[in-house]
Order: sequence, then structure tokens, then C-alpha cells
Amino acid sequence: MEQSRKRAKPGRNPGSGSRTSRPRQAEVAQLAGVSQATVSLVLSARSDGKAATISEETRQRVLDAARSLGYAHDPAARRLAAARNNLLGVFSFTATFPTDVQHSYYPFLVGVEQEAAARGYDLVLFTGSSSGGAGAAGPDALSRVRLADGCLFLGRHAPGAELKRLVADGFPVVHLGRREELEGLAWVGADYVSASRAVVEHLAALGHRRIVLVREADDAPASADRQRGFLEGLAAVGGEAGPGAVLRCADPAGAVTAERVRALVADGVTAFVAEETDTGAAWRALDAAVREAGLSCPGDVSLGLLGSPPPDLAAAPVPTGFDVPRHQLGAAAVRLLAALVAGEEAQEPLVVCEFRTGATAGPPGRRP
Amino acid sequence: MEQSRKRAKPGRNPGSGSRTSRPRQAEVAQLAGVSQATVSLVLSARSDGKAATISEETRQRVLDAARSLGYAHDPAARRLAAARNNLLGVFSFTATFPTDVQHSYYPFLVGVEQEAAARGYDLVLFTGSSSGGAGAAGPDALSRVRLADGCLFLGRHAPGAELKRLVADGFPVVHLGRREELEGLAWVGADYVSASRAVVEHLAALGHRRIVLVREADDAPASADRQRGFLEGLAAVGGEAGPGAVLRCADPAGAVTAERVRALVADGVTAFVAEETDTGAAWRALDAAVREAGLSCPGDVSLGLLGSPPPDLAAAPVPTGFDVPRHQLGAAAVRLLAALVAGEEAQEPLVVCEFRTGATAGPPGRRP
DNA sequence: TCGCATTGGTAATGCGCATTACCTATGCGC
DNA sequence: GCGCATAGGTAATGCGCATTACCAATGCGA
Repeated sequence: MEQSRKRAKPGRNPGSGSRTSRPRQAEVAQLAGVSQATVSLVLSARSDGKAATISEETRQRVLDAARSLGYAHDPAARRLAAARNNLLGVFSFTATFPTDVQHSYYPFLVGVEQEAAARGYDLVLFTGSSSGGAGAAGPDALSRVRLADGCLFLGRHAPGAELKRLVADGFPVVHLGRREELEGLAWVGADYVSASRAVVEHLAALGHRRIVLVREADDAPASADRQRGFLEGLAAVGGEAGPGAVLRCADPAGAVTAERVRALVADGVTAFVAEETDTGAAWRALDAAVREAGLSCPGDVSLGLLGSPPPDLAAAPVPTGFDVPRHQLGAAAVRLLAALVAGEEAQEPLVVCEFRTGATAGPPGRRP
Repeated sequence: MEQSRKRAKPGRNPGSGSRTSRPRQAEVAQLAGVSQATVSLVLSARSDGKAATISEETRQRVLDAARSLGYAHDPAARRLAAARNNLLGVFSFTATFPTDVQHSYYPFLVGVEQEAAARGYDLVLFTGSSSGGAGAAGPDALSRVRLADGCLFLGRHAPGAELKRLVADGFPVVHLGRREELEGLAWVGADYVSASRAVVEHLAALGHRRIVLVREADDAPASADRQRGFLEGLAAVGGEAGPGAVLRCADPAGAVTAERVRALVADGVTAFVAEETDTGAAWRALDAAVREAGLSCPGDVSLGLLGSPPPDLAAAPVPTGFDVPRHQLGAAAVRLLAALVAGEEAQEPLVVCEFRTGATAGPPGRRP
């Protein structure tokens, strides 16, 4: 008998002092002298004024009974019956939970948590069940998220097929990060385009006309957006946007050498911008190359970073660029998800990145 | 009608191509030409040879049907019906996603995840609903963990009353960290007593007799254990274990000054050990004080750390001490939890900490 | 005085699944 | 050829809750 695990005593005596099993609504009802249905109505009282059908007196009796019994909802039953249990899921496809503060998702999670708390939701965190987890293989991989009312997905590794399935089933899903290729998938993202353009415009205002973007050979939307913003900015300010304006390299450290930088500068380039990525490779390479080339910054060349520097380079000269408002992104994602759960059709705009003046940009040097 | 959210078309036609709702076992059954019960039997086939009641042919038909429909269990229903859904919960009570850089359960989680995966469990992470979360206040705070088959609790902040309640309800619970005051609560912990004693004995073997323990004024079991091991070690080696042997201070940085250290050394103390805590305050203070006092280590004084140094001090002189096997602790906790879920009575022993020779201990200096 | 709306509450139902009691062939020994 | 065991499967039930259809009592206008 499995249920022996749930009810310690199959035949218990409800009146006696020593209880041994979690109370059900039925027991609360008995104690309050009402029906189970009434208990449910009282305890799930949605603040929607709609349910004025229980008298205040009865309400109090039920609440007292529930309190004295220490009643707590069974989340599984709640979800099964009503398709609502006030829980929001967060799924990250990393091997382990991204609770390590070093982890790049961490800042998002902080925002997610705050917003969820503010809206009265509890959170449940799922991970991509690294190796041999139960659902690791099959389409079950994502099925656990159905424990929650809706789910937020982090990271570009979220498999499209699975997500599509959830969406098709009408399960509320929000993806954190631009994800337009999946029809019907809700997402929130940072406005890298505008932010990148702003950096270019800042450099242009300082007098730069020949600016080069160093980016990795990744095709992530985030990279594409930055490049687009960069080119738009260049065009807007009448800068030179020839094919040489973008340095796309699979291995930034190998491609962006001191020599290369020196050559470009000699050719008239006065400023460089790098995209931010997980590894920060582009910025790292650019920084090293400039330094090694013996160029002073921002004396000889100006540098811009389309994002935030990696933690280990956060010190000293703060790069001119922008900050991705990760907390706000997380919060926006939760807002959107909450709206979907509530059946609304809300749409979250792109979240604006904040320009960071920094100390790596100045007027162009006076090299020929 | 709420269910319109679950079933896109109340009256759907099972044969037509465009499906729009997640399939149930009933639909799989229909496709396979069997009953829902059969589908359940096949799909939940426990490897326990017990269930040989379905013919191989039927089994295959069901499996095929399930696959072609992309069937996936509903975790909520599963849990409700069977009290099992193959999920283990992990509850961390620290400020939900700890903003304190030092304070991360990450290493534990790594072990937890590996072991869970190895045992075919999926994980769900709950957090301490820091601020105004839904269940933040009431006894509901922990009720969500019932979504899982059992739950692991991290951190000393897990409220006893709630835990007791879960245990009393027969819900499988394991606490990571010693927790003996709660009758019936299963836990796993590191053997700080033995490990601390070993450090003292190591110092004693080098010739030290006057050793002082610097600890915080916390009453956590982990602190008490270290002190106990320290005193036991001192007693075992015939060291001087007077009341001055333990420096218990609320504010290590303020209490353990260069002067204080100098005075103690002048008084004949040749070695110090500090306990490890979240913040590493004790070790930090000791390290700074010794350095500031102009004492060389291990030339003038030997130092020991009952645990691991905080990340920012991990460099250079590796402290003599021990390492808490966090991965193994996490794994042990999962093993224990799995046993409880399975209804067994398993008991996990304390996990042994590994001695770390380090470079901060040597023979006593030759001060008078 | 009757009809009708409103208030306050309840019985019944079903969510999706696991489980169990039970039923129907077969096979087998004697 | 009969009784009985066994394999293979199914109908029915309930987990704990939200929801809905429905019912009883009361108020109120005409």
C-alpha cells in the first residue's frame, strides 16, 4: 500500500490530539462545520471581488480552522485541479543550478526573483538535467516544468522543438533573450542595437570617423544586434562603414594582434569597439593588442565595449560602453510571464541598456 | 472556463492531423487500442520485475503510440496519484539567490546534481522566497516542496518548525549539515570534530603546545564541532587547554589585532587556528593581524585553518587545515534522500574531511 | 400573497494518472 | 473432461483540490 506513506494511520481519529498526517481541506471543513467546497472557496479567495459568496463569519471560522490545523495547499493537487499553483518555473540549460554568483545567469535570477516575489509568485528552478537524469533523453526533458504555471527559459541553448511544443500546448513560456525564429514564443531581450549605436555616436561626437568593430564569429542574435547597431550608428554619423569596419574573427586572440592594430591605426582608424560575449574574448584580445602595441588609451586610440567587461577586467580603466540591465531584464521577463499566465496578451518591449561613459574614449589622437 | 487554457479545442477530433493539446494516456490508449490502465502500466513500468503482466507485443504497441504522440507524463497528476514523480527538491534558505559573494552552495549542488543524475532523479530547486513571495509568511512557505518526492535542505536557516512538520507528515527530508536537535530529521554532515583534531595533532607533532583557536561568536553546530575537535586534540596531545585557548569573538577583525597576537606570542603561544565560516572573518582577521604584527609564518608562528580559505585568499600560502568534501556531502545527502523516498531506513555516516598540509605550519619559532 | 432576485452554501464532478479488484481466455495435470 | 492456475488485460476508484450546477432560505416589490 503506497498510501501508508502519506497517511501514517489509515484509520485515524480526527478528534484526538496527536495528529500524524497533513490535513486536507476536508478536515478543515469538518472542524469548521462546513463543506470542503466552502473551504476551497475561502482559501483560494482570489482578490478578484468576484467571490462575495461566503459570509464573513463563515470565512473567519474556516480561516481559524485552517490555521489551527496548520493547513497548507497541496501544490500538486492544486495544479491538477486548477492549472494554477502560483509557481513560476525557471529553466536553465546549464548542467547545474546557476546559483554560483560567478555564473553569468546570476544577475538575471536576482531580477527574476525580486519581481516574482513582488508579484506574489514563488519560484521553482529547473536545470538541463546534465547527464543521465531521468528525463535527460526523451521529450520528457521539459515536462517537469508543467509543475509550474509557466516557465522562463534562460540561455540560447533552449531546444526549439521542446519550446515549440510547450507553446503549442498553450503552456505559458517566456524566453530570456531574443528568439524570433520561433513563431509564437514570447521573449524579452536587451536593446543591443540602440545601445551599440549610442556607443558609436558617442565616439563620433568625440571626433572619430574610422571605427572598427571586433566581434566573434558567433551567430547569436546578441552578436548580430550589436553589429547592426554599430553599422547603423556609423551610417548615421557619416562614418566610414566599408567592409573593413567589422573584424569578424573566430579566434580574437589570434586575429587581433598588436601588429594588426598598429596597421589599422596607421591606416587611419582611431577607435575600436568590441562586443561582449560570455568569455569576453573580443574585448580581452583588443585590450591586450592595444597595450602590446604600445598605444595609449584613450590618448592614441579610443576603445568601446558593447556590454560589460568580464569580472577580471572590471578594474582600472572602465571601458566606455553600456551596461546590460540584467536585473531589469529578469524582472521584465517575469512580468511578461505573469501576464501570459493570467491569460493576457501583454508584450514587453526591449529593455534599454544604459550608456556607460567610461574612461577609454577620448578625442582621436593626432596621428597622420 | 479555465480548461480552455489546457485544451485548445474542447471538442477535438482525435484523428485529424493538427493536434493542439498535450496528449493524455487515454489518447495513447485509444491509438494503441488498449485501455488507459494498460498505458499506465506500460509507461510506468518499474524495473522491478514485478510487472510482467503485459505482453511484449502490447507493450510495443503502447510505446509506439506514446512516441508517435509525443506523450509525456503530467508531473502533477503523477505526484497526486502515486506520491511519486521522480523529482527531488533542493531548498536553499539563504537570501534566495545570495547576493553575498562568499556565500554560495554551489559546490554542494554540484555533488547533489551528479548523484541525483546517477540515480535517475531530476532536481527542482526551491528558494527561500526572500521578500514578499507568496508563501513567504505562512506555513505555506515550505509547502511547495511537496511537489517533489522528497527534499534536501541547505543552510542552517531552515526553520525547525517547518522541517518538523514535514518530517511529521512523513515527507522525506534530508538536511545538509548537522542538525541533531530536531528529532527524526535526517541529515548528513562533515566530520568537523575529527578534522579539527587532526589539525591540532599535526601542529602538536611539529612541536606546538600552546595553540589558540580563533572563532566567531556563532552557535552553529559547525562552529561547536570545530571547537570540540580542537579541544579534544589539545587534550590528546597534552597541550594547554586553559580558558585562554579559545578566542571567541563577535567581531574577529576588531578583536584579533596585531597587538593581541603579539601579546599572545610573547606569552608563549606558537600557533593559531581559525575556524572557517561563511565570511571567513576569523581567518581573515588572523591572517591580517599576524602580517601586521610583522610575524613571519610559519617562521614565527604557525597558522591553521579549520576548513577552506575564502576564494579571495585562496592564493599564495595555502593554509594548513582541511578541506570539506562538499561534492561528497552533496552526493551523500542525495543517497540518503533517495533511500528515504524509497522507504528504506538508510543512514549516512558523517563524511570525512581531507587533511591539507598547506604551507602555514612549521616547527615553533624560538621566541622566549 | 405570490413571484422573483439575491445571498450563502453544498453536492457533484473531473483534472491525469497509478493502482487494485476483477474478469476472461488459455494451458495443464490427472 | 473437469477444476484450477496463470497470463493478459480492463473497469473502477481515488489522490486533493477548484469549480459549477444547483438548492434553501430570505428579502422585497407589486
